[in-house]
Amino acid sequence: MQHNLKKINSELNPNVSVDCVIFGFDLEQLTVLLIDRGEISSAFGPRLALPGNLIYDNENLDMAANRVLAELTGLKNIYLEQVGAFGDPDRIHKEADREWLKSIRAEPEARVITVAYYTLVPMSDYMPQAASFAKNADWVPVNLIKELAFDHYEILQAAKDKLKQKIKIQPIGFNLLPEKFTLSQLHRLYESILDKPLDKRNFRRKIQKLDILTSLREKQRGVPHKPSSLYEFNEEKYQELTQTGFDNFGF
Amino acid sequence: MQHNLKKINSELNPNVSVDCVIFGFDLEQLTVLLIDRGEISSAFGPRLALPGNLIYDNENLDMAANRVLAELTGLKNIYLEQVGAFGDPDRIHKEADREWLKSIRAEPEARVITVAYYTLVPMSDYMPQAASFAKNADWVPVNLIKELAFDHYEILQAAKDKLKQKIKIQPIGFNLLPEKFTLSQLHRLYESILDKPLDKRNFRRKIQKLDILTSLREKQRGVPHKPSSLYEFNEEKYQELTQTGFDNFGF
DNA sequence: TAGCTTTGTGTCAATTTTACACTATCCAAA
DNA sequence: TTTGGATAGTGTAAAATTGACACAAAGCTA
Repeated sequence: MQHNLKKINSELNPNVSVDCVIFGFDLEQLTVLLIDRGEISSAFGPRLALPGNLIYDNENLDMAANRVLAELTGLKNIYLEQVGAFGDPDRIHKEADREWLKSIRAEPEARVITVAYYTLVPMSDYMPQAASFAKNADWVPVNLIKELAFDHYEILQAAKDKLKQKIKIQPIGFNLLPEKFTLSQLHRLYESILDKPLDKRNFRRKIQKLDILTSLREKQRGVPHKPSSLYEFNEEKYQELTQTGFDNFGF
Repeated sequence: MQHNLKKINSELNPNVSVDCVIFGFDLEQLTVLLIDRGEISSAFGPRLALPGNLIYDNENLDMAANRVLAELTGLKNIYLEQVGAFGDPDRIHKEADREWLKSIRAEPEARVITVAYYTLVPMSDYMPQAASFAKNADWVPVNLIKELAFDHYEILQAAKDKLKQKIKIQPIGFNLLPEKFTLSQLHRLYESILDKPLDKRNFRRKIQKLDILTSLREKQRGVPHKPSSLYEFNEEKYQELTQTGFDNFGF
């Protein structure tokens, strides 16, 4: 779906924001793209926050989430799913958060409810260090995150849970991998999302039976061990499957 | 969880509302509690709408949903789950909806995003005809609903889908039944939520294996056929189960 | 008491899940 | 060039789960 990201003749709504949980996968573990709010907030609390912003009055929620994602990463047409709405009146009770809001919002004290989305992006498609317009963003392994600004930690947990549920029903994990990948990488991806070990042989059998992988006549190169075969995700077969319907993808 | 439903010293937020999809089960089919908006809107469009309202600035979203539910039905401490946020800028494009808003809102043209919840209530616990303060509410079988106010039809579909997913993972269906119920009633409930026939014997086997039903030494009376045994839901066993974790409840 | 209606029950075949261990291949270091 | 370290890749058997299927029992009514 193509979205119009222009923001003509419209105002920011002071009461509603979107926040994006942008998941990546560094081929070892699940990561999230976070904003470093810098020194302003560091004296009082966590520097890291989910990217997000107030919505414009003329854009719908999906558009707003896409906009936030595009403004930060330049990426468009990415898998995007709503996590839900969050809006405790006291979500800005932390001192650091208040200070920060003063520096970026016209009405820093307004009651804001935020609609959270999660997205899955191939991490290789966006390396913040390389993108000059976003020096202050970075990928952080999910497991290392202990606290975040506002209620963002809670939102992150909710997003993880949603992802965990979803991946049992649909093979969306491919959105996190590069075009060509190995079964082991896919395996590690599932393990890190489901947060539990999966038997190698059983995993491979199950994935193969779905018949949505195209085996490339190509292998890894330069790895200090037996090289793995590379695969591609087969979108067509996947579309077929979703039409005939399938629940049967649990781990 | 006990919620404080008082709304002292706080104002309505003109931009955020909650809507409740209140599901019931009349022992035959799934129903929803809808508001009849009456003649004002009937000339231009659908009279029926989901119950909902703007939120107060000092209440969180769950509290607001509980408040709406309690104001309409008097019921508290009911199973409640968020469906998501909905907020197309043009969700009030229908003439009937605009007219109606003028009659009930201070700022009828404001951009509103709404957070939808669904709840499961034992239908016997709330019979609108009997509740004088809500003459204009009524249970409507879900299958008969073809259109609703605003984007409420879309919300209803989303709520149904969530419920369908959820019931495959957790035995929340019991929230829709009276305290004592028969396996056939439970069976019909599952069929109407999942919207497909389920084999009687397989269904019973599966439910029994969960071991969350207490068989009462009591039978139906006055039915013109073999009377059915009555069962109770066993909350303790259920709590045990949720702790040890169980996904294995698919149909 | 005959007939209608719904309850309640068991088995077998097919499929799916789980647990489990060794060889093959590449690189690097000696 | 050989050896050691690392990961890839593969099969099977037992257990559990699913799906398909039919008939007798119990109560009410006419």
